[in-house]
Amino acid sequence: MSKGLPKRSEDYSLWYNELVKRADLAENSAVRGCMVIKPYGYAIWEKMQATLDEMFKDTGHSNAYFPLFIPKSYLSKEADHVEGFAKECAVVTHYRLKNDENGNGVVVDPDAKLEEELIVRPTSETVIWNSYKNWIQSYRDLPLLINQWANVVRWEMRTRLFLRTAEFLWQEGHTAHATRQEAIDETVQMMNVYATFAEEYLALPVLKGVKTESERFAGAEDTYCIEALMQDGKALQAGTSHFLGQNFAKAFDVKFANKEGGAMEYVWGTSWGVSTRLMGALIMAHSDDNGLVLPPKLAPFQVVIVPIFRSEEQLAEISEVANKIKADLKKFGISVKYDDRDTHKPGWKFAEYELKGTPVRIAIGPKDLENGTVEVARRDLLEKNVMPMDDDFAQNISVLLDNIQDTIYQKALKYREEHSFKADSYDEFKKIISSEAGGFVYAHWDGTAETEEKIKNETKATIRCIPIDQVEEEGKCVYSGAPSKGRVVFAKAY
RNA sequence: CGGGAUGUGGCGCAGUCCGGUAGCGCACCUGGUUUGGGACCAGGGGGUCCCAGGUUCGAAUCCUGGUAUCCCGACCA
Repeated sequence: MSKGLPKRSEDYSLWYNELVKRADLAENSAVRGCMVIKPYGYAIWEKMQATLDEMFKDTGHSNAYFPLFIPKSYLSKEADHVEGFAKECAVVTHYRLKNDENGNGVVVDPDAKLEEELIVRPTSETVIWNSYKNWIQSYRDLPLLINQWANVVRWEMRTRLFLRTAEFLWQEGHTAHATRQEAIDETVQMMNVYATFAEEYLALPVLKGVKTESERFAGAEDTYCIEALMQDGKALQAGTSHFLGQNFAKAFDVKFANKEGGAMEYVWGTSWGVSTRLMGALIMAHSDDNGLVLPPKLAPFQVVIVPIFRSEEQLAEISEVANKIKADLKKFGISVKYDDRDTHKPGWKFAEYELKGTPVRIAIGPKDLENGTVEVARRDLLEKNVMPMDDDFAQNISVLLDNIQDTIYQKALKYREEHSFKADSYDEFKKIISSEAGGFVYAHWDGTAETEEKIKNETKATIRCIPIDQVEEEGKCVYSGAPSKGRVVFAKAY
């Protein structure tokens, strides 16, 4: 039992905030809205990065890096884009400080005012398309498939660790294509990459869909997304992939000579991203009142070995066994931490690794040495078993880790299924949305922004997406009664 | 940016109404006993009580003005 971790059922937000801090993932920084990602939290992010990066490379993308600062004028080149981001941009106006004449430390030097102010990127479409203008001349230069790992800044009014911070880490893919269809295919492909990553690594089932006009990325023609359900019944947008049409090509005059006689055409663009928000998704989807529950594929270490000993001699004997186990597991690609510190007691360590979500804990004590066994505990189900230390041991642990990964996923899937509902009247709709349990509500919608807006104002629920696998079905909008050809997904969202 | 709350050793808090030598728990350090689910005993170190003014013989406490953080709304990945 972790000492005083708040209960999810009592205060979900408090539980989340405390868990992030106590599990040593991140903490608030001196700067409002920003966070310090601590080594344990960053290790998880690094695993996400490594996996995603490989998936991007496998689909033909290359990494590059574009600058943090964007000339203010760039942002205004695409009308919707500036509209969407203007209100949350940090702006650099000066480039020098000087000593205050009254001895109050340093002050901004008014003589060092920038000719053109720079904004700290909230996203990089504009700088990148400004470069693409020079990189693309002919159909031979296409497709251009670039990704960058970067930080961005959005001056948010209200922030929460990982879920919404003023500065966050992410990757942003930016591609350019010769045809509309190719760009759409790319957009869909990357949504699918995200969905695969979420399901296979985060152990998090997601809905794939398209955003409505009002939820769409500023400057996109279509925004595809993956939406996940958290344990408090609220939806979390876990990744987005945008079909940009020719909007940025036109704004930055990016044209190519086509294959058919060299006529100049505007290129078609996409952009797509996932951020450190995925950390929030990971935490909120699986963890319990005892602490973090990490899927083995993303845990900084998958197995921890805790020795139980009284004397130095005993520790030496146990260490011999522990190190052999560690080596054996390593051969199966399993990452292991052997915690032989004598500064903390076993019970303390058990609680600690439970809080930090280590998938498997192996305890070895004197009794085990006698019996040729070890105690194996799995974090997800909080079950303990005594296992024989035989030739199959490493193999068995490997199977166990796979089983944990799958069990966590199935549990999340079951939760989502139990919290997915159909509503055919507005009363029914409101009842589900306002319930404690929350969840996804599939309902007919007349397709208008007005209705969407009214539902949002009245219930706080928004359309998370129009599912990609939406079934055709005649129906009536739950709000207006106007005809509809399929259900969309509503939920309260982060 | 509106409404509310809170700033006191590293962390969590009491003390503030009613001004009078700054306290508790955790963590930390030392010694000893302990070690199969967050050990115990003894001793010890650590604070410009958010900042700046003011009232007072005397301010963590009262007054004025800042500022920061958190929660609730509007906005957002």
